[in-house]
Amino acid sequence: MQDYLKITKALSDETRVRALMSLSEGELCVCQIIEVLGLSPSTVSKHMSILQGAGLVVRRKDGRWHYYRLAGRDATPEVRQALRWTINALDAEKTIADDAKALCCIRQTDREEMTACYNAS
Amino acid sequence: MQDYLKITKALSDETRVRALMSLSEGELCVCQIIEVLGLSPSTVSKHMSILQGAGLVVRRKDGRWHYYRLAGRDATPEVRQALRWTINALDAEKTIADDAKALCCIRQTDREEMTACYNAS
DNA sequence: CCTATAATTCGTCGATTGGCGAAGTATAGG
DNA sequence: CCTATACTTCGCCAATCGACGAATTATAGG
Repeated sequence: MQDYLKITKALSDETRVRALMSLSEGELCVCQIIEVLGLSPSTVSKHMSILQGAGLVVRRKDGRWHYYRLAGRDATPEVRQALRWTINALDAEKTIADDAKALCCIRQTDREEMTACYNAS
Repeated sequence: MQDYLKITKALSDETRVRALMSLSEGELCVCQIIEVLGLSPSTVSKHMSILQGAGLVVRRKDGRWHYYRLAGRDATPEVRQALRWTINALDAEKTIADDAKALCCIRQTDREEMTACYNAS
């Protein structure tokens, strides 16, 4: 029951659901999620740790960056079913689509920044 | 998004989930749910109206009694999927099993009371 | 009608939640 | 080392939530 409630509580906040869905096209580091959501780092961090506590996302550390991605094969059947349901229910949602669009820019910007050093001719 | 959040919020409280699952073997009137949960009528009524607002249950009035049952064919795909997931995740849960057991007694008692008039020889 | 019963609605109260900024931790890079 | 960056943790505040009892509505039955 507690595992189940952790999942439903995690999914019962719009901000958290947006954060979760923003991972549907691949992992993101916290600063990217901060940018999509437009919230303070501490708030986003809290949300992500709740999602992780529910087993919905997985964290990977790489240097200073913490990457989150949707839980996959490693997740419990309940989590997998919850993710399928959520993605299914929100696929056509405008808020989610807007976030996905914003994420394209964010990823692109980061790529440019990352490669900026090579462009200084 | 709002429809989705209504569902997850409805499912994010243990009492509400117990009430929902107690309907899995058929409809119940509010007074029976009150008895299973051991809460005040006003509290139970509120919970049921939240479950109904999310589309997870359906209400049927019959005289003084209000019966609730799980939403079935009439429900949206999202609701159906949520119900499948929930039942699936909580089927083996002890709390739920205990409630089901208590419900047997409650239904039985009601049946005996209803037929008591015939037994007064 | 009048009373009893079944539910709901309303008002209240303590507990939880979501937000923030400040402070703390960890790591990359000069 | 020392600073800057990326996150997290902590403490605070307003808003929401779950519980209750009291008052209200609706219906069955004398």
